Amino acid sequence: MAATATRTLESTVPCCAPVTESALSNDEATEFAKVLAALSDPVRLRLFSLVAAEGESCSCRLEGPLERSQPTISHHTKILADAGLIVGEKRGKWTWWRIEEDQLARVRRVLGGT
Amino acid sequence: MAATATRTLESTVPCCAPVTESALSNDEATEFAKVLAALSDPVRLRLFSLVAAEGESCSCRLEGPLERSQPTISHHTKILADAGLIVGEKRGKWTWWRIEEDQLARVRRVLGGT
DNA sequence: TCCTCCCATTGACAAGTCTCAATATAAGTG
DNA sequence: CACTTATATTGAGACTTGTCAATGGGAGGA
Repeated sequence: MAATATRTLESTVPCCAPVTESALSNDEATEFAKVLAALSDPVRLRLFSLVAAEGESCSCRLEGPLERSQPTISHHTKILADAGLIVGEKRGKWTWWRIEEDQLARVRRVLGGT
Repeated sequence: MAATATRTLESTVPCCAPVTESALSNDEATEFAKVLAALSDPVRLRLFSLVAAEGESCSCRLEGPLERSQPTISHHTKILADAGLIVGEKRGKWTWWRIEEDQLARVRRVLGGT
């Protein structure tokens, strides 16, 4: 399940010192690269910003703006969820997605943010 | 030339409002995804952090730690430079790389940083 | 000038990614 | 129990990416 799978990466990225301060290890770089890779696709970036802007969104509201098929949207939400960047909660037939602020803050911090 | 090519993306990403505030347009997302893609590879992340940690580094000092061939290192420095994340300066036989703090700060800002 | 060293480019291949059609699953509705 | 709806999974095709061997180009040294 997507919602629980996200916990995996969240906890295995404790994380590391900012890249601007000391060189990343191989493992740290591999872990962190996965999170950045999740954000490095135009469709996923827009998906992410749509969810963030709405506060919460079901998958069915994303197909239109993103102009992608339903399986493709599902594919992208899974990648973002696996990276710990969004979390899905099932309510009835719908899956509601929201962004995981903590993980986003972690990304900024590793990129030298405060 | 890498050093001047970096200016391209830097100026075409003015950039946009943080993803947490409003949905990105297609063009904004495409531009910004390129910058994130440059950072979404383990070897490039380590390369970037090595350069940052040293303040400055020539390519020849990267092959060892990164355990990649010379053409591969050159390939990665080019991608980071094209994304405006590092800048290379030729001094004699060597190319010295340093990170572009402004572009890194821009990335953090689009990701909701201050 | 010739040789060496550093870096960039080209070409090729394996592996990964994005996309959609088709299908499966799971929850509500009648 | 059918039937519809929302999402997930599978499979396949086109495209992209990471990698290295081979080669090219430019700068300095003998």
